[in-house]
Amino acid sequence: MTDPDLLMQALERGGHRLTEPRRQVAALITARRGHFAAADLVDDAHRRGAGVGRATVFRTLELLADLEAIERIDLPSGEHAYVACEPAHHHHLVCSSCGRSAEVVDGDLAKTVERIGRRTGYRIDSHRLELFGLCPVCQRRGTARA
Amino acid sequence: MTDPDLLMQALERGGHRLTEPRRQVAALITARRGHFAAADLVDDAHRRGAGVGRATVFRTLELLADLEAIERIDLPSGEHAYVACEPAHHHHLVCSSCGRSAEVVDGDLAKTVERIGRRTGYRIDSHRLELFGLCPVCQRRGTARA
DNA sequence: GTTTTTGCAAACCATTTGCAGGGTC
DNA sequence: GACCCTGCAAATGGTTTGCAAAAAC
Repeated sequence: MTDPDLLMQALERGGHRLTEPRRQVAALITARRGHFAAADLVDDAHRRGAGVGRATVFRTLELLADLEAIERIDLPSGEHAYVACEPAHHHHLVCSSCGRSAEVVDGDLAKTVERIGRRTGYRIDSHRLELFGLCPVCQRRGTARA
Repeated sequence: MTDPDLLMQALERGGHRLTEPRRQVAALITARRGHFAAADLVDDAHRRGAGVGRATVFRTLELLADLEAIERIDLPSGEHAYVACEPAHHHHLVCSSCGRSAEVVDGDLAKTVERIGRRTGYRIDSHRLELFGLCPVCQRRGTARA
């Protein structure tokens, strides 16, 4: 889905070094379809025999999240996961069956948020909308919800 | 803010036993102002000399969250926290300075979500909107963001 | 009296950190 | 060559679990 190069470019733009382990992690992320946990990548790495240490995976994910090349999301279960994404404000719509996620542009949500701010008197600095459901493919498959 | 009895009633409605430790936890939740982590309650309990075990706190929180008497939220930092709330669909607006949270009713968000579903073809089952900012009190205080 | 709940401590799991060696710019 | 990055393994911190005793219904 995402090109590993995009991730590497993000690192480069951020002034970080382009190392082999980071390339590995970028490739692993790209190979993933839906959302993934840090532990998934660690497993993938070991399975592929790629010598990428646990710590490096975590450090690289943190780096990429800071650069907004990937995003950290919270599943309804409370688990943390990551999804690759474009660097612009948006939200994620995650399929609860296959884990694949779609990006959703802000639309009129911004207006809604602004209205809420006015109504409550809060100065709203950030917001996060997370949507969960079944993607079209899984609906057709009649797959059960997780 | 919330009455401890409301929490106990939720337990009762769910067919759970009304025990002393659960009453303690309910009281501790009520005594809290903003959001809190499970660990906070454990500390509170020990500080008060109330004999409530760590495990019981976690189990009671999970129970109450399942009953929707409290809600589990995810802070921007990735930490998990809970807030007491009314049992109806709504969202939380959390103050990043004092941690206090306001409930926000759905408003036109429902329409937005429906539109997103139509546009993407996903069957959206649930959504979660989390808002972070400064509450009116903290704005007046000129408190810095965390 | 039966069934649920508790508390403890140990187990667990994800994530972080210190540090010496190695790679990148 | 200087500085950044990696890997390891150990530390950490939050959360869960097994089990016998205690409490609720």
